[in-house]
Amino acid sequence: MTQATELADTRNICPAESLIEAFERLGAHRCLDRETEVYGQDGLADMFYRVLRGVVRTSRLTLDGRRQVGAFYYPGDLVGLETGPRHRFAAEALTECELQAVRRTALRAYAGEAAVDRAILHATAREMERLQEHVVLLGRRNARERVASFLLALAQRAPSGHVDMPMGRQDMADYLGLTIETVSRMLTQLQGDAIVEFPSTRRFQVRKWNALEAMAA
Amino acid sequence: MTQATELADTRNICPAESLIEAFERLGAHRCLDRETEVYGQDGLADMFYRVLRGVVRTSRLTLDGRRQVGAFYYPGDLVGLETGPRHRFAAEALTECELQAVRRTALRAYAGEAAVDRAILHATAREMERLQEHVVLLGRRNARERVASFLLALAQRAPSGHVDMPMGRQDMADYLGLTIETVSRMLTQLQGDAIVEFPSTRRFQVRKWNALEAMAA
DNA sequence: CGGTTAATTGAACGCATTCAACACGAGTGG
DNA sequence: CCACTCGTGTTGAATGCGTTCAATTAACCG
Repeated sequence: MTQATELADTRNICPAESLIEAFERLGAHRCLDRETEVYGQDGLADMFYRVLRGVVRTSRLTLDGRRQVGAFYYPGDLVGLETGPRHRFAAEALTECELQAVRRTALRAYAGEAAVDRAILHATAREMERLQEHVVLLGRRNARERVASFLLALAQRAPSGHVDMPMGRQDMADYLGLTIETVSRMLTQLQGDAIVEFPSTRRFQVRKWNALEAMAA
Repeated sequence: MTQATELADTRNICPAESLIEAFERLGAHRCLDRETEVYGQDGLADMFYRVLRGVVRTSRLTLDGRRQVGAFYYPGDLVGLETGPRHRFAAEALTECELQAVRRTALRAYAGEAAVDRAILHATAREMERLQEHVVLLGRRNARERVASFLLALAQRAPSGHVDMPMGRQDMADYLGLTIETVSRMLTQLQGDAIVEFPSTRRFQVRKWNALEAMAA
């Protein structure tokens, strides 16, 4: 019984072999424009999605109009694991997107059922870890630390010099439980401390990795 | 294909039939005193636990000493689903506890593997929903609303007049991402508005359900 | 180039925290 | 039965971090 990747993997929710295979065979291909809906809040959760290209954002709108962003999903990530009968968060294409969509029942019926179930369980576990980190972030870290964590996570995903940020400040703010102004202030502050550098608003580079990691703690 | 309970169930993570059966057969019985550890932070996650009696609390301690409480688990709830190879949160007995512990591999090897896997997946989904609610709570609700939500959740679990709170103010604060003083203030405030009533510090009764629900939103 | 949206900056406010003092309750021993 | 203590919870006053409101600047696109 091989234990698969025990390594600390900083990327998001990447499925195991068997799941990828199932997606390739059963997956319906979908292309989405910017800011279009993958599934709606309170929508029936009967599909899994795999991101092939672009970035997907999950978000939840409260009755009085406040918004909480749940996560950002990149190519290779699985979306829609936040299961139960209905979605608590909506999913939208942040950028132009290409997805594979698979009906859950179809995935279950797929040959090698146990392996697929286990793979989903594994991916779900990863998703839960991410959620737990998010809880700690929102519950016990200040604005500076939240923004630093966010930048670090982005930078770790693309360790090649410059990092592109597909999301705007409002999305960052709603993910981090802050306002757009506070996010902006923290960014300028981090840049002032020469920890990161922004050649443009949607692109940055880490200057002091250890300082950033220390803040993200 | 019966869909099991589609009803809005306000309780925590209750396992399906097959899982309960598996726990009954394979589960090692454990009794724990107050404030003893079920498993430690960063401990190997190779067990599932089912609460039979008492309340279990999960919590995470950051390097600089800040604490975030993840959840409180009541009899019938499953603990240790927050999987991945290692636990991100520790689990401790909040009160004197009685648990069933099952090795994950043993559970997998149990006859009717697929059913058990699916049951775990279902329980995990419930846990994820709870986490998502927690994220919204911490990210987008103020102190009053957080405390109100917490009381409401407790009250819904025991709809019989008086509600017992096994956790202290510090635990509440660390769960809600607040300080102990703020929690205390909000409680007196809610009592001042005659929404809840505290005959003693660890026991309360809801007076205005709709008002409480409106705040918890 | 204007027109529009997104992002930054500034100043004042307010909510939650911090620090400190006090109250309450349970357990112990005189 | 009261005095004492220790842990827990409440209350008060002052501070500060993040928000709010408003104005300015930068980026994007015709």
